[in-house]
This record gives sequence, structure tokens and C-alpha cells, in this order.
Amino acid sequence: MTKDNILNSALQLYATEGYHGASMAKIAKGAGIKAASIYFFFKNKEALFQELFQHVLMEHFAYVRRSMEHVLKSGEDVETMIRTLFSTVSDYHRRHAAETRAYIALVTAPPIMAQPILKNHMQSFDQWLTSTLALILKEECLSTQEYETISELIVLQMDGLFWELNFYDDEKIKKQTDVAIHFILFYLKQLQD
Amino acid sequence: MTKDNILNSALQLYATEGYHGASMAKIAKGAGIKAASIYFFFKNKEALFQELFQHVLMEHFAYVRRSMEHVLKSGEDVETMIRTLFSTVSDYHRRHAAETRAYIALVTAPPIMAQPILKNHMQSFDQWLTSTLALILKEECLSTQEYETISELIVLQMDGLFWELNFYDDEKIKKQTDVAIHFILFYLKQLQD
Amino acid sequence: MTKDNILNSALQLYATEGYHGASMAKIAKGAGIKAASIYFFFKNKEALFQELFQHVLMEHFAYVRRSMEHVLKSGEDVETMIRTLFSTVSDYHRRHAAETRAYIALVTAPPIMAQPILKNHMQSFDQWLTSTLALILKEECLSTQEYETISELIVLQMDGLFWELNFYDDEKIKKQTDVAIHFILFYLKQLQD
Amino acid sequence: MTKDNILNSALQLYATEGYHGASMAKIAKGAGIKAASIYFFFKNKEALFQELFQHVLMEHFAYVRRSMEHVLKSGEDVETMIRTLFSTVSDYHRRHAAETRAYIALVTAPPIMAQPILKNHMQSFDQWLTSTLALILKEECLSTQEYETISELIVLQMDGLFWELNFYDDEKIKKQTDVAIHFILFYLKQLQD
DNA sequence: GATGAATGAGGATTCATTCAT
DNA sequence: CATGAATGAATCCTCATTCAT
Repeated sequence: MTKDNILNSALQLYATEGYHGASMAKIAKGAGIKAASIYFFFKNKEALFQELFQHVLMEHFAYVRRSMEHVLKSGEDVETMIRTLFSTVSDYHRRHAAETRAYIALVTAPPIMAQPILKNHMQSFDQWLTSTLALILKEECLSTQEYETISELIVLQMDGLFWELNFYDDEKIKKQTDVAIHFILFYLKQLQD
Repeated sequence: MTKDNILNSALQLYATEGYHGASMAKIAKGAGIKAASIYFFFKNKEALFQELFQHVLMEHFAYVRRSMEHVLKSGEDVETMIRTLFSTVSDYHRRHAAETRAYIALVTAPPIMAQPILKNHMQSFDQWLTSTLALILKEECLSTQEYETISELIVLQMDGLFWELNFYDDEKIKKQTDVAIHFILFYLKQLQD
Repeated sequence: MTKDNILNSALQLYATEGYHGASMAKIAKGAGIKAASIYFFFKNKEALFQELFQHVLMEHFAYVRRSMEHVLKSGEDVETMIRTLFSTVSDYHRRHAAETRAYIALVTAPPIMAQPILKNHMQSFDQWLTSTLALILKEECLSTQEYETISELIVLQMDGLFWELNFYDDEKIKKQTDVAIHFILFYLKQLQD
Repeated sequence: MTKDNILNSALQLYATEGYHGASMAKIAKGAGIKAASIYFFFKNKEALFQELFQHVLMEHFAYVRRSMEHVLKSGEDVETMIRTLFSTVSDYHRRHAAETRAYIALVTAPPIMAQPILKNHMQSFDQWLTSTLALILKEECLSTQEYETISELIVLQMDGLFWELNFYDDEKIKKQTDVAIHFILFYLKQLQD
């Protein structure tokens, strides 16, 4: 459908040139139509952006959540769960490179109107992550202090991996993911001894 | 000096709106002059950008390197050195927020002409970091395998902290820096036992 | 009927924004349909305009003529006839505010194609008005000179009232109408003495 | 000067096509420059309009006031003063046809932002006219009632002449002006007997 | 009858840049 | 050093119109 072509084209451009660099003409060309036609589907540039941005955030969130819910229900051990958490997120980004790059570009030089959506999303994600970590770690007999520290640690590793998506190739990212997982599990084990 | 005003104004704009969002008129206004006057100091928009970008990268590199050389020469223990490495980088970014945000914006949606400079810089920095880590860890009797793992770990923590600069306030960044340092040292200690 | 809705919507827009300000999209929205649908009823924007314009002029002319014919046939005295002439015109405009405002907007900044219609209408109206005034005044025993002067005077009062429709409210317009009538009758009486 | 050329060109276009019909490109062409250059002198289309509109209103007001002050000071009789009032206004409009037509076009289909300026101006003009009429008529020994009637009558004649500017040629306008003056004086004389 | 989808032309405005002063 | 004045190209967006459904 034309609308999807527009959204896709916009996504690619946001990924490589940011919001300001993605002109309506370029987006249209990428979608195989003329610039004027975009306005049949979207009120203006901002509305197109908002719809796309929101969609990208939703998709990512939904995917990660679904994947984790699945694992949590299956009653696996901590190691498997943490491994799944990291590889799910990492895989998602590796397989949705354009979305991820667009997301990063938009987060780091966000058009003003993106900021509320973004803030909202980050809050939701943080909240979800916190409660998910609680579920993962609930049988590990950790003190509050220990629990908080390990949570912060996990977030730090995820953020590190995320930033590295900008530079490293698949191979290296996979390796860094393993390092992160390994490290977290290692620390967890030490705590329990 | 006027030239510095121009560079400063450009930096602020790159930080908040990215390369495409920073028009010559806006830069000029921020510098208290008219757009035409910029051309007395810079051949064109690209030249201005290049000079500024190069300068920002240099400054950062030079600062971190100087700071680490100082510590390395003073023959402190591993802990101090790692602590210095992290807090130097972290402090620099916290105190040069505009430069950092501009850097991030430009890295994540880089105008084509920035890419060689960027690649070049990253290579140099990686190289320097690797050799510096070698110096820091040289007395710790690590196997090659262990050395590599811990290097990757350190880089991962640095990258995590860097990405978090986008969202967290000073307080939280400081805390996350402490978490990073704490765990690296912890891991190092475990390896040695 | 849809066609009437379109004409009505166009009328409102011509009244408030003139010909250039009345886009097909706005007209359609006002009629509760999509712009494309207008083309089922009208060949193009110009044809819609022409039909509407002609209709507005006709209606007004027909109304005033009908009303005056009625009075003329009833064989009233001069005063009543002049009073009727003025109040008929004045009332019509007050009760057809949109038509009147559209008419004024179109007369004062007329799209080229409107000008022949307009010229035609004005000629007809002038002609009718002249012959009507002749009928009204025929029993007043006026010299040609006197007759011409009083005709010009009447036209001048009508034009004054018409222009004032742009600014004054109903109340004031009614009052000014009375002033005009009073003045004309006064002058007429003086002539006869 | 270029700025004046722009204002002049805009004036002509407003006169013939109204605000909506006067595109920046057309205005620029009339001024012998390119559309982009207009923005060096005016912030945007609205600002250009406002400046021009205000200027037109001021000029007219100032001219009429100056002219009347002159006559009032010279202590002429009523007849001369009324004659001067009408011919001054009439002459001004006949000699500033473009300004007048632009004024009419803008008043009858006014862009929203023009309305406060317009309202303001009309109030000022009304006020001035009222007080001027008071000065003109002060020695005529009129009752309040009579004074008010004759004031309204004068305004009505002026409005009629103004509207007729849209259609009649110079010759006819002059004649109608004479008719108006003649009748006002006539009415005044009758009152005094 | 009505609309979804599309477009070429033109609208206002911004942009980087030039050049004479 | 700095700017006033100018512009071609590109920006976002609206317009009237078409055509298949």
C-alpha cells in the first residue's frame, strides 16, 4: 500500500539523515510517488513523523514484551531468562536496523514534538523493565540493595550494547552481547555464594 | 572573538537540532552577526562544520589522553587508574554538555563529509584506549583471554555510560559511573583469586 | 440537495474571503462532501462561480422588481413608493447578508470572468431603476432638469446605504434608511412649492 | 528604492485582485525583483500587508485632516467649508485611485489581521469627522436634533460617493460630488429659514 | 452520486551563497 | 570586518483538477 511505502521511505531517511534531512520530496521519491500525494495520507510532515515514531516505539516494545512473557511463563531458570532478555533485544535491533538507527537519530536530535512521545515511551519501558527484572530475580534471594545494584548493572549493559549498534557489525555486537550476559550472570553467582 | 562566537553558536545548534537543523542564519544570530559575515571566516557551511567537528573531537581526545598520561606516570594502582579513566571521561562529558550532545547528534545522523573524520577519530581513540588498557592491566597477570574479555567489558561500560548521558541527569550519571567502576574492579578481583 | 449545499457553502466563503480565498476544498467541506464531488455538478471552479454569481444577481433583481411592481400597480402616492423602494432594497440586503457581502466582495475584487456579467447586470438594474423612477415621479410635474437631479440624488442615497451595510448594524442601517427617505421627500416637496 | 517598489506593486495588486489574489511572486515581478528578495524587507506576506495598509490609511487621514484644518483656520463660511470637505475627499480618492481601490477591496474582504487596524482607523476617522462637522456647523444655530440629522446626512453622502468610485468615471464622480454638496447646502438653508 | 488516490502548478518561506560597499 | 541587498534552489504545503472505482 502507498501509505506503507511512505512510512518505509521516511523510516530509511530518518535513519540516515535525521528528521531535518528527510524532506517530503525525498520521502516521496523513496515511496515512488510525488510529494503532493503524501498529503493525502498525512496532514503534514509532523503528523507523518509522529505516526511513524509512535509505531516504531510500539512495535519494539510489543516485541520485547511478548518475547519475555513467553519465557517468563515457561518457568526457566535465571540464566535462560537473562540470556533471552538480552538476545531478544539485541536480535530485534539487528534485524530492524533501519528502525533502530531512525530511533537513535530521532532520540539524539529530536524534533521538539517528539519529546513527549519519547519521554512517555521511556517511562513505560523503564517501568516494564523494572517489574520484569523483579520477576526474573525474585527467586534469587537478593537483598534490596543487591537487587537494585544488579538492576542498574543490567540497564547499563543494555545501554552499552545499544550505543554500540551504531558502529559495530553483527559479529561484534553478538560478541558484546555475550560479554554482557556472561558478566551479569557471573556477578549474580558471586552474590549468591 | 567573532570566529569563536560563530563556532560556539554552531555547536549549540548542532547539539539541539543536528547538522540539517543548523542554518547559517541561526548560527549568525547566535553569534550576534549577520549570515553574510560568516563567510569572512569560513569558506562555506561545510568548512565551518568540518573545523568545528575536528576541533571538538581533538579537544576531547587530548583532554582524556592528558589526564590518563598523568595518572599512568604517577604509578598508581589499577583501581585508581580505572577510576580515573571513567571519571575523567564522565566528567568531561558532563562539563562539556553541548560538545557531547553535538557529537552524538552528528555521529548518529552524520552528514556525509563527516564520516571520514569520524572513522579516523574512532580508530585513533580505540587504538589509544587499547594500549592504555594494556598499560593499566599489565601488572595484573591476566591471560590473553582474560585481558581481552576485561577490555571488552570496560568498553561496554563506557559506551553504556555514554548513551545514558542522553537521558539521565548529573546525579544519576555519577551513580551509574560508580556502578560501572565498581563492577569492573569486582570482576578484576575475582579473576585474580 | 447537494448542489444547493455547494452553492451555499461557496456563497459563505465568497462573502468572507472573496473569490481567491474560496478554495474547492473549503467549499466542499462546507457542503459536507469531498472536493472531487463538486465536479459532478460543476464543470470547474469558474462555472460554479458563474452560476452562483448570476443566481445572486437575478434573485436580488427579481425580488426588488417584484416588490416595486406590486406597489406601482396599487397606485400609492410618491412618498409610499419611495419609502417602499428604499426599504425593500435595504430589507433585502439585511435579510440576505451573505449574498450581499459576497456580492460586494466580488464586485470590489472581481475575477476577470465576472466582469461581463457584472456590467450586464448593472446596466439592466440602472435601466430598470431609471424607468421605475420615471414612473414614480411622473405625476410630480418636474422639469427634465429637476427630474435628473432627483434621480441622481436617489441613486446617491442608495449607494451610500449600500456601502454602509459593510459596517453598521441593523439598527443603524434602518436609521440611515430613514434619513435618506426623509431627505429625498423633503427635497421633492421643496421643488413642488 | 526597492522597498517602495514592493509596496507600490503590492498596492496595485491588492487593488485589482484583493489580498488573496496578490501572490508574493506577482508582487515581486511588479517590483522588478525576485520573490525571495521581498523577505529582506518584510518578515512575511502579512507584515508587508500590515505596513502598507496602515500607511494607506494614515496618508488618507492625514491629507484630509490637513486640508480641513487649513480651511477651518481661514474662517470661511459654511458653504466653502462643506464644499472643501467633499472635494478634498473626492479629489484625494480620484487622484489616489489605486490606494482607494485597494482600500475598498481590503475592507470588503479583509484578511483577518486587517480588521483591528481597520476598526481602529474607522473609529478615529468617525471621531474626527464628528468634531469637524461640529466646528463647521457651530455658527448655524441648529438644534441638537437638526445637527444630528445633518451630520448623518453628510456621512451618507460621503459613503455614497465612496461606493460610486468603484464604477463611475471621473466625470460622473465630480458630478455626483456636486449633487451631494448642492443638496446638503440646500437642506441646511431650508433649516435656517 | 461520491470518493480515494494522484498529480502539476503554484503558493509562501527558508536556505546557502554572492558581491558591492 | 561586516553588512545590505539580492537570488536560485529547495523547503513545506495548497490548489484545481482528473480518473478509476
